Amino acid sequence: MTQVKNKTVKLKHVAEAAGVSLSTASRALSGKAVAYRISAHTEQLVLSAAAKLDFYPSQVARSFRTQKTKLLGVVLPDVSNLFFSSIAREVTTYAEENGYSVLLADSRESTEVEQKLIAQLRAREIEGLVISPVGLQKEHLEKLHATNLPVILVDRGFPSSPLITVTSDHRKAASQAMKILIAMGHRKIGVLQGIPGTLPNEERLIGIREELKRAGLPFDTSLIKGNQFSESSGYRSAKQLLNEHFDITALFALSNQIGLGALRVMTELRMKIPNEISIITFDDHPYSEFLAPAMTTVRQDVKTLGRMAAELIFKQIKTGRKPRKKVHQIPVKIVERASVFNLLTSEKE
Amino acid sequence: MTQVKNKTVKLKHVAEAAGVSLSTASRALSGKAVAYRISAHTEQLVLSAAAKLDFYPSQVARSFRTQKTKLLGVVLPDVSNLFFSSIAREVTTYAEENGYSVLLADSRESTEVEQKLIAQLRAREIEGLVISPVGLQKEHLEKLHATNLPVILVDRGFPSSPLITVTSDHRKAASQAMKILIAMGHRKIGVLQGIPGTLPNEERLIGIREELKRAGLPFDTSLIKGNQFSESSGYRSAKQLLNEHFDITALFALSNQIGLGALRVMTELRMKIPNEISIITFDDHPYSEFLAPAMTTVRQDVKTLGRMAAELIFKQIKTGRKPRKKVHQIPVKIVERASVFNLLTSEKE
DNA sequence: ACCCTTTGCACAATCGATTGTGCAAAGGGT
DNA sequence: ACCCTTTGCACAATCGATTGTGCAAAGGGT
Repeated sequence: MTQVKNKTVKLKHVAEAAGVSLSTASRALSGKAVAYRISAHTEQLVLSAAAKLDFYPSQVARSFRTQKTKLLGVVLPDVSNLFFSSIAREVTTYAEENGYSVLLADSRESTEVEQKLIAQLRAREIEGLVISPVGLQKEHLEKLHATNLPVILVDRGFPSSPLITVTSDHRKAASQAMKILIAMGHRKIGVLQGIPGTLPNEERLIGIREELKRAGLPFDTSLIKGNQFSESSGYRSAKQLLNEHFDITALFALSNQIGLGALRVMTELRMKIPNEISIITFDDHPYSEFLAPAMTTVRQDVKTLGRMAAELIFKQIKTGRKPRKKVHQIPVKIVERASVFNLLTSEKE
Repeated sequence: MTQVKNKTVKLKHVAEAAGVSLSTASRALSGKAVAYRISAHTEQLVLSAAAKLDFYPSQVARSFRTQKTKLLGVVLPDVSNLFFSSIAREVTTYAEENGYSVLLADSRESTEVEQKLIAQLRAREIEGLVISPVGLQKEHLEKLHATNLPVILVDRGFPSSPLITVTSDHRKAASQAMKILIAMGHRKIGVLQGIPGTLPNEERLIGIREELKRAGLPFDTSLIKGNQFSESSGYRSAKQLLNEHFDITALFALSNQIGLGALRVMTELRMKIPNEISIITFDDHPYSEFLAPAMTTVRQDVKTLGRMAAELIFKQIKTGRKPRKKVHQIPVKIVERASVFNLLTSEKE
C-alpha cells in the first residue's frame, strides 16, 4: 500500500492494471505463482503493474488476515543504559534479518509500567516477547508464559520458574571478582548492591558469600548497601558505607551505574583510587580503561546475551515449542586493570 | 483479544455473554456509551462481561478498520550509542504517554539498510517517523515527506531541505570549543571529523573555520582527518595526524566514539593528556568527568533533542500540518574540565 | 387517544489482504 | 470423436473490530 498524496494504491488497483483477479495478483506478488499455476506471462503482468504503481501490501491487512503480525516485543528497564541498549541492538538486528519488526518499550524500572507495556504489546499481538523485567514480580510473566506466547527473559530472571531465561553466570562472576580482591589482601569489602531480591543481585551476593567463606572471612551484611542499579543508589550507599566503616579497603559495585555513583563519592571525598580505596565494578564499558585509574570490571558478554535471547525467541516462534532448558548461563570475564590496590606487596598507607 | 491456551476471546464473545449486539459491546467498551445512548445498565453488563472474560480488543483489527495504527517509527544509526539511545528513550516514553507504540530500527550507519527499514515501517503503516538518517542521501526522505507522512529528522539533517529537523547548534558549539583551545594558546589543532558531508560534520567544520578566522589563524585542511563517527575512525585519524604533524598541541574530536579512538592512541603512544596533547570531544558522557584526565566536552542537550522531536512529530500527527519552522536548533554547552592545557600560563614542555 | 420526540439498541457495511475451492478451456491419449 | 487430466485463473469467504443508519419501544405533550 503506497500512499501518494492521500491516494493509496491497493492490491485491487494492481489487479485491475494487470487485468487479473485479486487472488491472482496476490499470489503472483507473494511468489506463489508456481504453486498456484499462474503462467509466467500473467505473473510478469502483475509484477510490472505493481512496480509501476509502487505498490506494497498493507502489513496490517495482511496481519489481520493471516493472524501473524511478525512483531516482536522488547521491554527493557532503561534503554539508555549501554548494557540494555546493546541487547536491544542485537535483538532488533536479528529480528530485522528474520523479517520481524521490533516494538521497543522502556519500563523505567517500574513493575507497574512494565505490566502496562506488556498489555499494550499483547493488544498489538506480538508473536514473542524479549524482556528484562524489573525482577521483583513474576506472576504477570508466568501468566504470559502459560498463555503460550513465547517469552524470553534477559539478565533478570527468577529462581525455579518455568520462564526461559538468558543471563550471565552472576555467581561465578561475583566470586571471581571477590577472589581478586581477597588475593590482593582486602579483608573488609563493601558491596554496593542493586535491587535486592532480583536474580542478578541475589546470585552475585551468593557468589560473594561463597568466596568469603572459602577464604575464611565473615559475611558481614552491614557491608552491603544499596537498593537500585542506579548511580544515585551507588552514590548513597558508597557514602554511607565509608562513613560507617572507616576500615573498608575495597568496594564492589554491582553495576556500571552504581560504579559511577561510587566514583562520584571518591572525587568528592578526594579519595585516591586505588591507593586509598580499591574498586571493582560490574559491567565493562568502552570508557572503563580510560578512567582514572583504569577500572577493573566484570565484563558481561552482552552480545551473546542479546543474540541468544533472539535465537531462543525465534526458535520458539517458529517451532511453537518451548525449549527444555530453562536457564541459559553466559560466562563472564574479569577485566583486570588498575583500580585494585595490592595490599600485600605494596607498602600500606 | 485475550489468548488463553489457544482460545481467543473476541468482541463477539463479550457481546454474547452480555446479551447485546456487537455494536453495543464495541461502543460500551470504547467509552461511547453516552454518545450512542447505551443505558448505564447495559454498559455495565458489557464491561463486567469483558472483565470476566479478560477481553482486550485486537489492535490489528482495530488498526485495520480505523486505518490508524498508533505506531511511530524510530530509525537510528546506532542504538547502542548513548547519544542515540537517549533520544530513543525520550521518544518512546513520550510516545507511550500518548498511546502510541514505537517500532525501533537500527540502520547501522548504512543508507541502504536505512531505506529498507523505512520501507518496512511504511508497510506497517506507521503514522510518523523520527529518524537520525545516515545523512548522505536525502531523496528517499524527501519523497516520504512529500507523501504527507510526518517525518522528523534528529541530529543529522540537510541544508536547505523541506525536511523538518531538530539538531544542535553545531556551528556555535564547534566555534566555542575552538575558542577555548585558542584562548589557551593552541595554534595547531587537529580535527577528528565524522562522516564528511553530513550536516553535523559540515556545520562543525564551518564553526571551526569561523573561529580560526576570527583569531587570524589559517584553516589548514591537512589538519582534518576521519570519515566516520566511530572509534576506529577516531583512532586512525588521530594516529595519522600525530604522525604527519609533530607540532599539533590539541585535538578536537567530533564525537564521543571518535574521542574514544583518540584516547586509545594516546595510551598506546603514552602521550599524557593534557600536558603533551590537549583534547576536547563532542558529546558529554557520564564517564567524561572521571576520565584520566576529566574530559572537556561539548554537551549536546540530548533530552531536549529527543523531546522536541517527539513533540513535533505528535503535533504533526494530530494536526496533519507540517510546522512552518524547518530547522530547530538546540543550544549546546561546553563542559570545561581538565583535558585542555593552558600553553600561556603554564611552562611549556 | 393521538402524534411527535427521545431512548436504546441492532443490522450490515467496511477496512485490504489471503486462500480454499470450483470451473472453463486447453491438452493429451486412444 | 470422446473422455480424462492438466492448466490457468476467478469467486467468495474470511480475519475482528468500528460506525452510519434505521427502527421499535417508551415517554411526553396536548
